[in-house]
Amino acid sequence: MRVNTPVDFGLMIRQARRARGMTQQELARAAAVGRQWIVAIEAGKPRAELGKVLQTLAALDLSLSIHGKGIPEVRESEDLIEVIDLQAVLDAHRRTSP
Amino acid sequence: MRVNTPVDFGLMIRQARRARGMTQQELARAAAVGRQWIVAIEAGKPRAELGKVLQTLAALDLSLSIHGKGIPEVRESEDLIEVIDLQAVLDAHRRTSP
DNA sequence: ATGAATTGTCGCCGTTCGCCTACATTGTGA
DNA sequence: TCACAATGTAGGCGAACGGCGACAATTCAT
Repeated sequence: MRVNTPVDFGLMIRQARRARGMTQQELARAAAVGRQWIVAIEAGKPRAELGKVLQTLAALDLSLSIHGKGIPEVRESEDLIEVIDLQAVLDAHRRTSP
Repeated sequence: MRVNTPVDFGLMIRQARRARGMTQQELARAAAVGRQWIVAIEAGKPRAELGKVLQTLAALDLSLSIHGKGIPEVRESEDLIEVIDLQAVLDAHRRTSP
């Protein structure tokens, strides 16, 4: 769903929190913010700091996407899982600390 | 593209601004913020205020979407245009101020 | 209806914001 | 190379932030 205003963020956060059966207190702990801050953001506080908003979305397992001219659909490295050659790593380890 | 951190916001804003051939000063004016604020947000300032971030995205014609359990794909009222009965409005106007 | 849990509000306090002016640095075109 | 625009940085200022504790108000189950 599109979010254009701080109020939208508040509505989405509250909705997701309730969908997970969480209390404001629990969400606050999970997001490492004060409980009153949750109250404020759910009410649509426009001057809330960006970092805490993102922490809160992460605590709710929500993800944000940005769209528009000049923005690629996916990041080059997005959702990529590093491939590790375990055998080589183990070999190297045995060589350096036998 | 997914945005998880303030740094991501900075990168996206800078990229979109350049794609539009705008200067920081121009973007600052369009978003109604100070030029140094643009410098800061493009550098990934984590405590930037949410409202100004959204203003800036709007000034760049960028849109944000939120996804996750408990969040509907689209808002019920999203992108709906109010239908107005012009004839009725004009009739009422003529009746009250002939 | 009543008691507990949840949510909302208030004030205090140290910290940080964002704007401004001015200056340093980097980049760009002639 | 040189001048000028664009970008980054520093300090000062008033204002707002966010955490905390304490207290209302509301919601909810029994």
